[in-house]
Amino acid sequence: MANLDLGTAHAEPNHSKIFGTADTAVCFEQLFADDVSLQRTLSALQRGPVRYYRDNIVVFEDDLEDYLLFVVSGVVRSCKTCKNGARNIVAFYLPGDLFGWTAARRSLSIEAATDVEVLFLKRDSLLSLASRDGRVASYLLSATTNELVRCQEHIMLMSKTAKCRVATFLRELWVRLGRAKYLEVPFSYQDIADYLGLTGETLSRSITELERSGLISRVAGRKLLLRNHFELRRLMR
Amino acid sequence: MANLDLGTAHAEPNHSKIFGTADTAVCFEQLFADDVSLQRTLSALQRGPVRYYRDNIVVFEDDLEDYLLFVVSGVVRSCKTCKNGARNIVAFYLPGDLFGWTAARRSLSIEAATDVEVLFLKRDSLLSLASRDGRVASYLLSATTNELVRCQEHIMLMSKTAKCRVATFLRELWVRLGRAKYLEVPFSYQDIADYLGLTGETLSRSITELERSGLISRVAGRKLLLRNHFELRRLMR
DNA sequence: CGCTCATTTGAGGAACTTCAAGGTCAGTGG
DNA sequence: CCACTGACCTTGAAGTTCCTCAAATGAGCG
Repeated sequence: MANLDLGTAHAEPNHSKIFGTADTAVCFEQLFADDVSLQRTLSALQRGPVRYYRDNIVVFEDDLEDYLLFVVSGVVRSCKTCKNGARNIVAFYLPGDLFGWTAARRSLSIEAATDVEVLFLKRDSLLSLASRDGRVASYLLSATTNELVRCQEHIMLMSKTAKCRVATFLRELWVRLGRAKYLEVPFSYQDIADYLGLTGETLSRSITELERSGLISRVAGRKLLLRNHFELRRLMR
Repeated sequence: MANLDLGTAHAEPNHSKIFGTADTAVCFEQLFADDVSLQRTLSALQRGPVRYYRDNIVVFEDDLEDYLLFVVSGVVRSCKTCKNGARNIVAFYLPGDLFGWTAARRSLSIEAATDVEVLFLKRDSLLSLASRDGRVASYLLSATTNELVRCQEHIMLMSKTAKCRVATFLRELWVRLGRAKYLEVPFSYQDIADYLGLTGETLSRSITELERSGLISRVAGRKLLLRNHFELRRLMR
């Protein structure tokens, strides 16, 4: 547990943005809002929230031995960078996501894709709690199968064309972020490219093409409007 | 549970090969060889083994509601075929693998990549058993995280070059099959291509290249010899 | 041996990457 | 208020990798 001194935030004070807007922050205990005593138990086995600024490392390679991570606000990426500089992003974790079952075995590093707040949860404690409380158990199970499902979709996505990958990603992100009117992509386009196995240039060109065909439009910066969901969904197949 | 009448094998008698050679067949209860009463419990909640011949469908799309699958012998593939005919193989399951947590939610079909024998295990029964027996629980957990780890590696593999994908796949398969002297690929090259997101032609060319560089050689049919593990591993990065 | 189907090989084209340059935007300092 | 800066995104042109289509070869089976 080299870099896990939970008392201190590893973030450095070189950003001005305020952390986690209220409407995206998620509290772990709140998932079990109807049971105060369970909430108290859960509070006891969590550490944090710990804050990290964008691009800082939350967990380096496989240094996370005994903890699961819960995203309170912001976006976390799980990724691997090769010696040649190429980077693969395996997953993005959004507020409310619990993950980290595989961290102990894979040399994936966990990084802040935006400014984030994360909770560290003792794996063993959570497991033994789960064996006593069915709600916790089924929550853990569904969190894991959710992740597995997303992984499988990610795999299938990687053998489609660039345009299809981008359309699918944007729509999925829009859904995961709560189907707001506009899709405000919270992380860099390079992150998306690395997630989709494309170059930044190809990503940019694909977005341009989607815009030219009228499926989306750029509102401002990374703020997009998904115009034609029907055609987007058709592209995704 | 449309097509799950467990009493009958869905295989059709158009193959001559004998099912599952003794040395690859794995019994589910045997995983808990030191506890006869647990073994008896496990036997009670399983149905099968059910036999399927190569290319037959074990579970169509999301018809598997309440069961997990355990591979006794042979290789099972989890895949999706698009309307345009393109097929994605998300995973291969080998003897000893337990899977199916996501089957209820994804429209992935489960098919026999070789002649296979599979067990059907009641999901709920296994879960409630797990809540009473820690060994079962930790087995389920490790089976699931294993699958998740493989999924993540699969994702990262998909953004590498064809040659790297093939080298990695062959070596991994060799490891999963027990590091025998020869790698006898048990399923078709088209299956590998669909798993790796390549065409059959590109796969074939990659194998030819690997052979020309002396990293592997074709012994007979799909029987390969991995000659230079050091260089293979170097290619995998 | 002769069938069939899987695999291999070749040639040409499409998709994506690479390299290089230009544009945009927010923050910074005059 | 406006130029300056650096990070990020966009665009263009050339090069590579992989795919598509077509044909040949080879392996397995009756």
